[in-house]
Amino acid sequence: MPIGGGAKRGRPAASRPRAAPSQPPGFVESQVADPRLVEERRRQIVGAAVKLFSAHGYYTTTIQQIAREAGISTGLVYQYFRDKDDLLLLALMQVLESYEKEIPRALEDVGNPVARLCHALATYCSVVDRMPDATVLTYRSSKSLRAERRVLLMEGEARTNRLLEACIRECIETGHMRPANEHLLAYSHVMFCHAWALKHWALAKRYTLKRYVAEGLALLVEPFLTDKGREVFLALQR
Amino acid sequence: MPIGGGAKRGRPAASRPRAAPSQPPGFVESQVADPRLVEERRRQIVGAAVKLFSAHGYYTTTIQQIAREAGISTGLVYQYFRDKDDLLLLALMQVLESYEKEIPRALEDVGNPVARLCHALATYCSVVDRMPDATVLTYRSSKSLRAERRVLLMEGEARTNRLLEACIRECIETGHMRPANEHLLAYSHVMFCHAWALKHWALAKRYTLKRYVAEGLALLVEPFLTDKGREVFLALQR
Amino acid sequence: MPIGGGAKRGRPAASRPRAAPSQPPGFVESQVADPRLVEERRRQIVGAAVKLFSAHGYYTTTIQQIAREAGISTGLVYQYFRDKDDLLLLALMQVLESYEKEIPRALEDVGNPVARLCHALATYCSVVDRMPDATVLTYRSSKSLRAERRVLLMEGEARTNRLLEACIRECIETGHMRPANEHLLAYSHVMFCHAWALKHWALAKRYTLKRYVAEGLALLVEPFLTDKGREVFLALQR
Amino acid sequence: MPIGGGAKRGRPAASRPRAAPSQPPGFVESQVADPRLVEERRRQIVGAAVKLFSAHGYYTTTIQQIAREAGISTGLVYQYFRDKDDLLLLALMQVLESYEKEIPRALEDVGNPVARLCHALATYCSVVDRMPDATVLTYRSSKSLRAERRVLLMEGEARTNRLLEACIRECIETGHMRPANEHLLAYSHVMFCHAWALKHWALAKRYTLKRYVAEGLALLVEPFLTDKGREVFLALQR
DNA sequence: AATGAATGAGAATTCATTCAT
DNA sequence: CATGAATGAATTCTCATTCAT
Repeated sequence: MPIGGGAKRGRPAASRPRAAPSQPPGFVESQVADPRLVEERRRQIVGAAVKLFSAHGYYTTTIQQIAREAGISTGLVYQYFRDKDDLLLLALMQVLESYEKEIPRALEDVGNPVARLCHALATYCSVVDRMPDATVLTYRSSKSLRAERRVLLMEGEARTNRLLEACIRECIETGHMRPANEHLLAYSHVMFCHAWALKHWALAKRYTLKRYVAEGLALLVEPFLTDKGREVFLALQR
Repeated sequence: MPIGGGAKRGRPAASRPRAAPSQPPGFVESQVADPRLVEERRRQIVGAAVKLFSAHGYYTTTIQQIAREAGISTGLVYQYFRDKDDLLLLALMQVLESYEKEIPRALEDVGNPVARLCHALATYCSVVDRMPDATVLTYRSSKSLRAERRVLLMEGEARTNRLLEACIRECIETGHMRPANEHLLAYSHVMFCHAWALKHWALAKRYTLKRYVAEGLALLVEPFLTDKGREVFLALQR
Repeated sequence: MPIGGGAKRGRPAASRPRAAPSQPPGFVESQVADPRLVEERRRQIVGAAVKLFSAHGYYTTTIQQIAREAGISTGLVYQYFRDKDDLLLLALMQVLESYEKEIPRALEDVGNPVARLCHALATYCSVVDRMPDATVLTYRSSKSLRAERRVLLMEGEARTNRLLEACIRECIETGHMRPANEHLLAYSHVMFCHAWALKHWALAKRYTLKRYVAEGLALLVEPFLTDKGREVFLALQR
Repeated sequence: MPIGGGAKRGRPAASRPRAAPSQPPGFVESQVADPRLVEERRRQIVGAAVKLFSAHGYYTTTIQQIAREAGISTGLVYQYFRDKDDLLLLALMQVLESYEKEIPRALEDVGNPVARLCHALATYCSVVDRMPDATVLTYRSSKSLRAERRVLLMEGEARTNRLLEACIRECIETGHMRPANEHLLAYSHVMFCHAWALKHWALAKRYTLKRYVAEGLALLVEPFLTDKGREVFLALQR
């Protein structure tokens, strides 16, 4: 059965040889030489893509729309991306990257392990809150990618997970938390943060972001704290 | 901006009058009279749709493929569903329904509140385990529906949530659990179950389904139990 | 350098698996079941394609034009042919077939070897005369085909060549002609016939078809005849 | 029927005024003043074009590819050629010219008419052998030219034909050959030489170039020789 | 009720041509 | 003179939907 994992349309370059096989799968090449310009244009286009993909989904967004949103011509998109699939990859990677960047930044000046964990979750949730549709997009569209590239996203996600896991482990090792399955707890935390986007329709009716985070910490962090940890935790509430 | 959430293709039928506006949004009408036949055919078609949508996604699955999978002709699909959107609605509703049906059934003979909660989660996870792609589908594709109909799905999901919420409340009211935000805890539980499908690529590497559930209960149920509750909980582990 | 032997356009079916690899390369499948209809429609479409390809060339003829010429919709073309390449293959094959059919038919009632040869050439030329553009098309477009399929055309052409070669051999074996390189002589004859189309702009200014054939026979047949052969040849001139 | 023999793409330049109508059709003007540079650049570009057109055909070769092959920028092509059509014209003319130049050069020191004819054919074949794809190109692509310019090519070809015709006439006039239709015989000779490229796939399997020429002369020259002519002919064989 | 051939509005992608630098 | 980024019209191919049988 000829069911294409991602049927495409448009002019099909006879036997498009794709990027030289030596290129890593996340490498997206460009026709344009000037690196400064490439950087700039890509930001422009991916920005438009994230916005539109988030709002309308991958398949219902057309390249024409993306080009218009980015303020350029249709053809130009293809000078910077091989195809729509490339664009999706970069768009999703950008979303993951914003997680990966913002959380460490928020933890820079925070020393206490419990405080670090709580800040990490709060930051994660607020990033999600700032781009809820983009977060949902990572769930909606990653299957539209070629398997090989989906792996890239999973790795990106795994990196963020390890960030949280490290916070948890630190809490345990410093006696702020009792031992627990760090890996799975971290996953629960991630799901909690993503849920703010995934179930926004239900959650936003009952909680503000602030309240959501507070209640979440009470359920997913506080029960695991030792007395020592709880002390810090309570101090943070103020 | 003329960005249609669901652009229509094909011969757009001069002036398709759509269902009389008095019909409820979840009502999917059929051209066929015999209710027995309607029932039978719909099951056939929705079954094929769930299978293919799950495997390939909504947009990459064609009506032709669904008809072939269901063993009928293309045209016949349109005797039982107004359009592809209808089909997606019913497909997603069927997935939600299987949650709604299986969980109560699994709880029928279970009396103790803690046991009921644990059984509910185990059952939910095993349903998800049986149709992981379908579960992911509800996340991927619900946005492809007309907003009006998305509400139906949310309601279905909410009903399942309330099922879990009721278990939790019962635990608290009977002194098996200490007070906690029942609503949000239920959401965490739901996300935990869905995560088995959503993050299957990562979780299945480290846990069997059985182990996943056990570890999950240790994180998301056990910390909230009173001594009384914990007693039941430990008895269940055997 | 990613130079596609035949760049194509249009929606590129993710990873179009092409015909099951067990199919012979000349096999062009159809989405439609009814063989009578397939036969009929293909004739219709290939007819239009031959006409337009002949007049305007392969690349400058659009599928839309072909569909319009055939009196059907664009989409329908794709129910009967996988892609434009398929269409070109069938179009070229049809041209070759008309050679292969007409010549033997013209020779049915002709017994004498010299007469057979002369008739064969005259017939070949008159087929070329009836569809000069189509003949040119086989020279213009065969390189646009995938190599694998080009072979099919070559075989078709080779069959026609062998037809002429057989006539020549018969002439020699029966003593109507002196020994000569039959293979190359046959090629010269074929080129002579094709030249009527390939160089029509120059030849038609000086010769009628009839005269062209007569003069050609005088150059490419007559010199090789024995006295016995020449006797027949002269009789034919009347 | 709005079927353009050569539909134009790209930004059609509000009102391209085209060359002043007084220019001869073969005149291809340039934006650049310095004639030395024009000469040089054109050679560069046409060389690349002949190479790529020959290898991939006119329509599948892009200006970008030609520019890259020529080692210049895309835009520069348009300083020396009005459009892609111009380039094709010049490319084809260059091929014809190499016939026109090489044959007379090969005959420079040859006095005997029969020897001249034989040398002419051998040279023609070896030119074809050196650029078989380019020879095929003249058959494939001349129709892609505007009719008005196609004439230029025909004239070029006719000049080469007259070269051969002159050799034949000389043979006849000097009693080396018996009278025959010189014009058509010359055409047969030309077709014979071109066939080495046009039917290379079939001929090269059975003949080397040398052998091909020898066998050809036996079929297309020798039969017309008088005893006097044959004497020279046999002497040439050694 | 059922069939499946037919329709045709898009959507992705390409590439000749231009023009600011 | 030269560059190469930018443009956007044109083309192929897909697939939801219809309707004659």
